[in-house]
Amino acid sequence: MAIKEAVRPGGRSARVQEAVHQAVRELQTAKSREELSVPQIAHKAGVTPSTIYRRWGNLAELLADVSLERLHPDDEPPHTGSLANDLQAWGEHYLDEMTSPTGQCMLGDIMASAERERRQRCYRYNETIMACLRERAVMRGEATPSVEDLMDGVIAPMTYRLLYAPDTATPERLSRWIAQTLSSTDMPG
Amino acid sequence: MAIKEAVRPGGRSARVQEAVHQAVRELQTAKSREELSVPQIAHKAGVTPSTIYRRWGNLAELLADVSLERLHPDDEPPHTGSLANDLQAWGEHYLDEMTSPTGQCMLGDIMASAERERRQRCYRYNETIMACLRERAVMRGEATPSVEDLMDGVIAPMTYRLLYAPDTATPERLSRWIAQTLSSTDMPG
DNA sequence: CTCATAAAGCAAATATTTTGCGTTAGGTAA
DNA sequence: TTACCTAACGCAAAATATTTGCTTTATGAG
Repeated sequence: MAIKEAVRPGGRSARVQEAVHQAVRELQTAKSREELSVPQIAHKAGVTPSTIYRRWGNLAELLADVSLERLHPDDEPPHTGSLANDLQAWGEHYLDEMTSPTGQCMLGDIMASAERERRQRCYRYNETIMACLRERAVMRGEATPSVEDLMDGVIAPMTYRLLYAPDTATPERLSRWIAQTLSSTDMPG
Repeated sequence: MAIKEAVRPGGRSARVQEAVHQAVRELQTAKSREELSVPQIAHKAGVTPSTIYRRWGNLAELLADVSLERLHPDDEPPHTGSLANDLQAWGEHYLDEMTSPTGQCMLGDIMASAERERRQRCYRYNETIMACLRERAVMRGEATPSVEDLMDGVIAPMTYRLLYAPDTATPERLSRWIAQTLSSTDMPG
């Protein structure tokens, strides 16, 4: 029922987890979400269904687990020289990923998970990115909003629209959110 | 597979739908989400499981359907005399409902649904409320942000936090979002 | 090398979901 | 009213998926 982080890098657990994740990723490219099933994934991964049920609980949790892992940062967002541009560049890339069919599935799988903890990891992940971009700006001596203001002013509207009205999650709106968030930095909160 | 709106008020369909919804609501008060099952709901509602599967597709869609219906407005938000206060009053009530265990389940059920259309209805529902409060303010001659700005400035951070970090969805933050959104009205966008 | 244990396999028992087909309710038009 | 027509339901069998008890295996510790 609880999701285990890879306890030991090279152990059997880790191999099974990787095999199952891999099987999910491969099947996802070939089948729609509705067609995926635990027995099918188990077969492709070369494990027994009961292994998956014992470890992940059900299909939704497994898919969420895979999606969350996929979300993780390969590397640091590119430097552009200003906070506004850093935000815009990172954000456009993120919007691109998350408006795609694949991205929308990832978001959906994560939201479908009952594990509260998993969503909070998404939150902290985005927080980390905002903190990173902000830190750069501080180093350059730019006036910067707090991380919390970046979360509320940029991440929140972006995510809200990605979830509820994906067509309206556009680079143009992103610019606006960034501009407004940064401009409110210059005046009394 | 598709969700039907009550086709005819008094028909058999409508009776079945109401019986099933009612069964869900009653079972939800007694059992945790994990314990609910289609056969169980069907039995309580006095219908066959196949009826539910044919009409709603699966448990997730049924629960989402029930939750969405519950979300709907009994009546217009209270008048307080200013847009800021209208927003604060409505928002606090909304936060109250949605941070409760029941509310969190409702949100979760809706997000777990694969029906994109359903989420868009949530979006439009909130839009309607914002448009209503804004309209009042316009009537009073107040300076008002656009509905879109209210969605991005108030609804988005509120919803984002309700979903990803419910502990941080507080009335204090709400005040801040409202103040910032309204203050940006007074200056060039 | 042996032991202890956590995780996996296996297979039987349950439970859920799908499906084909007969039945019924309720709407429409003669 | 009566005679259809059809969408939605009930029923029960079949197909799938999930759970569970017990056995086996891999791995880390002593």
